[in-house]
Amino acid sequence: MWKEYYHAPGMYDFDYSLRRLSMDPLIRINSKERWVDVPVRLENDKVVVRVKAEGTTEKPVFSVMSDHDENQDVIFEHIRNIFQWDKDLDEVHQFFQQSELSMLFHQYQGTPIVRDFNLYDSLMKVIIHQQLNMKFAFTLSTRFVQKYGEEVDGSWFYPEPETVAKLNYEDLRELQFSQRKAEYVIDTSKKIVDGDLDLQEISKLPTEDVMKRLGKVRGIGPWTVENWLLFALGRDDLFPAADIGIQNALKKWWQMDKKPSKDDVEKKAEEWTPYRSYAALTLWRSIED
DNA sequence: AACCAGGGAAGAT
DNA sequence: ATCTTCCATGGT
Repeated sequence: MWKEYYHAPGMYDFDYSLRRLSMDPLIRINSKERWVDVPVRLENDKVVVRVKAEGTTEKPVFSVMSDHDENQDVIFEHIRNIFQWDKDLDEVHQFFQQSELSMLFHQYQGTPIVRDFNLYDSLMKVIIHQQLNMKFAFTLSTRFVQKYGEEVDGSWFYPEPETVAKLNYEDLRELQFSQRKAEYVIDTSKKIVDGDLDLQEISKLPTEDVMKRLGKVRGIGPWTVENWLLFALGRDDLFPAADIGIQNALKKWWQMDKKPSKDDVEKKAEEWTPYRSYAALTLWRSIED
């Protein structure tokens, strides 16, 4: 058993992150005690790591705890990466002070990008969530993981690509996947297993190249790549302009009676470069109440 | 009951 | 290249 503490350089609203993570029933969280259990894959092991808030948004301190004594440094690095504790969110806040979103950023200070726990898991989740309302989307991803994934110490690990690649479309249709969605999930997993799609390698490419490369895969369009770039890789400058949630948020703040077009949204978002991801997150957050 | 949902492929211009 | 239609399924 070990425990390690870490201080973030700027504001960091961990409690908000927990609220956001709690939308996913697969993630084990205790908002009152302010911790989340993160499933971590090691070479030959699956371990669960508890990440807990010990400070405040203004003076953020976190603890990372695990009873798995090997690879402590690797695990800690991984967690620090997922939560992006090194990112100075005060700089982001500063940037948006001269923008149209200054009020929102004042209201929602220290909103971090918390990355999904694994590149492949994230891609599967984003594909499954395409075009579905959030409630049913999480119902589907939960069924998928609880049927084909693995539970370790009360936390769920997504299935391995090898497991999914072997499934028949009917296996997922039983879980109420549409035929298309079943094809996208299984066929993409097959490509990964066959070595035709290397997410680790793609994750190192510049954003535009990731768009081109991943966008070629059947079932993966612009929205899916953008979300993967934002949530799996945690990149700073993504703005899913076609996303319904973003459009609804802007409709509200601009007091329009119709949702703004993708083009209008994209144009406005240029002002928020190079931190468009934080604009997107804060806009989502602003309509999550 | 109709319309929507944190889309995307396939077909038609 | 860009626009339109169809795909599916639960939620409100």
